Amino acid sequence: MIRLYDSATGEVREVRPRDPGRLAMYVCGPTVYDLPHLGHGRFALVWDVARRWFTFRGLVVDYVSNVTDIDDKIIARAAREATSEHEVAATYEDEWWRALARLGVAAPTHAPHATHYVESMVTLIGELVARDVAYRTGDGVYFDVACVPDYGLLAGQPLDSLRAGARVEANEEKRSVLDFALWKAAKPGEPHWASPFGEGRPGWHTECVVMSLDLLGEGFDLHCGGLDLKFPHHENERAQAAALGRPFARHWAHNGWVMVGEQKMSKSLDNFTTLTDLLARTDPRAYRLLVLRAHYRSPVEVTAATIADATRALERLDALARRFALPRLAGASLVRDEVEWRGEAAALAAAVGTHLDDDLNTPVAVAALFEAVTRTHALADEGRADEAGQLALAVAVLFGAMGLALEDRREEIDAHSAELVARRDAARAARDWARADELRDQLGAQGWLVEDGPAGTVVRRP
RNA sequence: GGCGGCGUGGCCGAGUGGUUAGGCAGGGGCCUGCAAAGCCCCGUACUCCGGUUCGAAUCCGGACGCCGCCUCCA
Repeated sequence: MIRLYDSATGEVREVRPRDPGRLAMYVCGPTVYDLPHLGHGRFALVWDVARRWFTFRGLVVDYVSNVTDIDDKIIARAAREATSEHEVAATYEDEWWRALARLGVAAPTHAPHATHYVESMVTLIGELVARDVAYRTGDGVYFDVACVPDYGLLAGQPLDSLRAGARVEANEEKRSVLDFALWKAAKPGEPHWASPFGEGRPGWHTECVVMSLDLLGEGFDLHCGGLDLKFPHHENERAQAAALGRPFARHWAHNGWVMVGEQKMSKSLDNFTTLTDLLARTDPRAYRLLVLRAHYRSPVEVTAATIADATRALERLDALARRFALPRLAGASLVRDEVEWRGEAAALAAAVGTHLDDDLNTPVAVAALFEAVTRTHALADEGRADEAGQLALAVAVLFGAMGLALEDRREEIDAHSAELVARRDAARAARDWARADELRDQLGAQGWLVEDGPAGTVVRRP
């Protein structure tokens, strides 16, 4: 039984799939107007981990994550760079998938685009107008939040309270400052689509309603996103579905923020700003491990120091893969790894499962796995090779269930380096330590880290 | 103003009414020709002030500090 915190009820609740054996989840994706930043990376990783765990538990997951490819920011950027909105969106969407691929985030089952759903959005907005829960103004169509009795559910505040804190807005035609745009009338030169409400484009909050209901159906299981989407974005999605009487997401989940210490993220010094920057200089798995070591609802500190910390922790895991020649798991595939769980491996799997089932408690699961790493080496040191090998494999499979691949990073070496290795082995056999050390230095100069194992000199990239 | 969250050992980061989180860094030891990797041991932390309790870092109250949302930010 998998339990997950539900932002709508404020408690950890069992996730009960609508259709037995299947899980329909929707994750709000990015607006593609700039390079993805660390926060985008976190939500992608968190929900990828959730998806993989559900899959590992035997559910078939329908994972939908959208791309918002028409938006004010895209229009602004296109204008600024004297290019087209389509060009801007295509460029940054490309960057988005590239970054996700590097992070090892599995491709969504469906990745709908807002611009492909405009017609459906127009239909939905028309229904809202027909039901008199939306109204036209000089610049578009707005949703009347007062028509939804429990508006504010996700925000945890009643409508009046939300309204009281809202800032004054220029638009005099809105009935409430909380009313939001369903349709925006096109200004000269902007992209536009035809509609009964005039030429224009959809507001942001409608696309997810249409796409989730279309691809996952009414009463889908799980709707996820960053904490900042809880209100107003998700509240407004809910409101539209509620106003139409259509069952919407049955469970809401939100991930916490990426923090960068006291300093704002900036390109100066060692602060990272974009995912692209981070991935250019670190092993993508280090970011996944960093994200896994914090609970998904907690803020996580991302600095050069915490990335370096995670990178070194990762080296410990890779060392396990080297010693036990573990297969590389957790690739793009979401196939469940069938292993025969026995003894300590079974106990480990049970412990990890218990923690992940409990609101996706990855930090405790990771802690258990690190303890198992120590235990594995100790078993091997005692000569209990079979048990050690099994436990090592269990560690790899369970990290794989969270999308983290352990890598035996010994690589093919060039003939020259191989020659140096051979000469070093010969020197060591002859107990010519000075010569052996000299050859180690030479290998080091070639970028190899030298380790002496039972089988002789072994080199790897540091 | 309203709502919500947080303050843990050098750093990151879990957890919990009383028994070791974990990682990284650091110290000591073992192994090794020397290293590397690995194993063993070590820190005895929980913003402050009250209260409840046999016992609180964990519950309650207050203070201080920090942060988020109430603006189409993941």
